[in-house]
Amino acid sequence: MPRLLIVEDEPALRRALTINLKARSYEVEGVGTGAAALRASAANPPDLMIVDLGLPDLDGVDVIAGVRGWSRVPIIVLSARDSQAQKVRALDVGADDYVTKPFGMDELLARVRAALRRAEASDLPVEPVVITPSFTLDLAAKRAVHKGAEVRLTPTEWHLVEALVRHPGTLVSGAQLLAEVWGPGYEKETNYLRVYFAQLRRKLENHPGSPRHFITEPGVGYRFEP
Amino acid sequence: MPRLLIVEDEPALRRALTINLKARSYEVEGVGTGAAALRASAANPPDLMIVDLGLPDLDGVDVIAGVRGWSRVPIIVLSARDSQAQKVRALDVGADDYVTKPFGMDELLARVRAALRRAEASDLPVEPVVITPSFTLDLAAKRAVHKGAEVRLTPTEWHLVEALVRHPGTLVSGAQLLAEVWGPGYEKETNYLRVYFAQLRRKLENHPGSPRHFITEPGVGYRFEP
DNA sequence: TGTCCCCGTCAAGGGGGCGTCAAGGTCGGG
DNA sequence: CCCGACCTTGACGCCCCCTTGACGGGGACA
Repeated sequence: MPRLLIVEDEPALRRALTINLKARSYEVEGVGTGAAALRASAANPPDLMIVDLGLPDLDGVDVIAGVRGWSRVPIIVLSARDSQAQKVRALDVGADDYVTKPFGMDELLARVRAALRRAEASDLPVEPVVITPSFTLDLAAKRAVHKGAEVRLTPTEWHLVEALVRHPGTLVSGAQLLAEVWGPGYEKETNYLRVYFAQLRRKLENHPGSPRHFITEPGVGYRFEP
Repeated sequence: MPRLLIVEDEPALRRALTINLKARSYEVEGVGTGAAALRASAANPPDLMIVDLGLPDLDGVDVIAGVRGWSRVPIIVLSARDSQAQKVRALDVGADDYVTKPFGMDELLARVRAALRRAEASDLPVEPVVITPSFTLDLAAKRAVHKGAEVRLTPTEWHLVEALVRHPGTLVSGAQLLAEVWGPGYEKETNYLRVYFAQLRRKLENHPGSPRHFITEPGVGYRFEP
C-alpha cells in the first residue's frame, strides 16, 4: 500500500487525516513541522505528501521546494488562506495539487487517488539493490557487503548513499546532497561531504585511494558509477 | 509551444480563456460541446485539455472518460457547481485537476503550468546532449567523450562550453562569453578566452591546430559548429 | 617589406578545494 | 556513572585549477 506523509501542525486535523487515510489502508506518517517533514521525507521517502502551508517553523512553500530538489513525489497542498498568490507560488515551486480549507474528506481522497494514479502511470518501479564489482547494497534491508563480508554503515552514511545512488551515472551537486542529507541550510558545509565520502570509500571501495564508484567531480559535485 | 484544447459552452468564458492563454503564447483551440471535444481531441491531440463539466449535450465526466480511453493527456476540469460528489467523480474517471468557478486566471495558469510540467517530467527525460563527429558532451551529467575515451573538463571549461553551445551555429561575442562565465566586469579579459579555448580544443578537437567545432571569428567572437 | 594588432601557445605562481587524520562532543544503553 | 558509537569540527598538506605574463606567428595595411 502507498505510504503517505502528512505535514500539518494542527494536531486535531492531522489526527483526522491520519485516521481517514489509514481507514483506506494507506500507510500514514504525520509530522508537525517543516523541518521534520524534510527529515522524514528524506529518511523514508513516501509515495505522496500532503503539506499544510501554515507551519510554525518555516513556510510550506520552502518545504515543497526543498523536497523538489531531489524527489518527484506527488505533493498535495493544504491551506486555510484562500489566496491566489499563495496557490500560484505553491504550484510553481512544484506542488501537484492544491486544496483549500475547509475541504471535504471525499475530495481530498479523490485527489490523493488521482495523484497516486498519475505517479504510478509515469514512473517505473525501482529496484532497491545496487550491485557493483566492489560491493553490493540493499537499500531496503540496509545491508552492505564488501569483499564477501558484511559492512556496517552509519545512518548518515546510508542516507548519503541513497541520495547519490538515486541518480546513477548522473552528477549530483554537493549542495543538493547536503540539503537532502543534513537539511536545508547546510549547503555550505562541504566538510561533511569530504569526511563522509572518505568513510564510504574506505568501507566500500576496493582501492579507497583511487575510487571507481564514488567519483568526485572537482568544483561540481559527486557521481555514483555502477 | 504546447497545444491546449478548451471545452467550454459559454462563449464569453471560452473567449476569455482563449485570449489569456494565447497571451502566454500557448496554441489554443476552443470547442463548445462534448461531441466536438471528442472529435477535436482525436483529430489533433492536444498537450492539455481544459474541460467544463456543464456542457449542453453530454456530461463532462463522460467526455473525460471518453478521452481517457485512449490518451493520458492532462485534463483540468472547470465547474460552476461546488459539488463534492462532482469533483470526486471527475477526478476518479481520470481528470488531473479541478478548478471551481469563480476562479482567478492566475490560478488557472499556474495549474496549467503545473500539469504541463508533470506531463513533461513523466515523458522520456531528454538529456541535453551535444554530438559532433569529434566528441560528445552530456551537459547534465558533466561527461565528455573524445575518441572513445572520457575526458575531464574543469568547471570553468564546462561553463564556457555551455555558454557557447547554447547558441549552436550562431556567433557569440567575446564580451558576452566573458560576462556569462566570469561575471560582469571581465569583458576585457580576452586572455581567458584564448587560454580556455586552447584547452578545450586540445581536449575535444581531433586537430586542435585547425579546429572544426570551436571556431574563432577574428575580431568578433566565437562560434560553435555542431 | 615593415609594423601593428589579434590570436594561439606555454609555463610559472599561488590560492583554493579536496582528502586525511584526530580530537572533542553528544546521545543512548548497560 | 561509564562506555561506545556516531557526528561535528578543526588542522594540515597536496594537488589541481585559475590567473597572469611573455613570446611567436599570421593577417591587414600603408
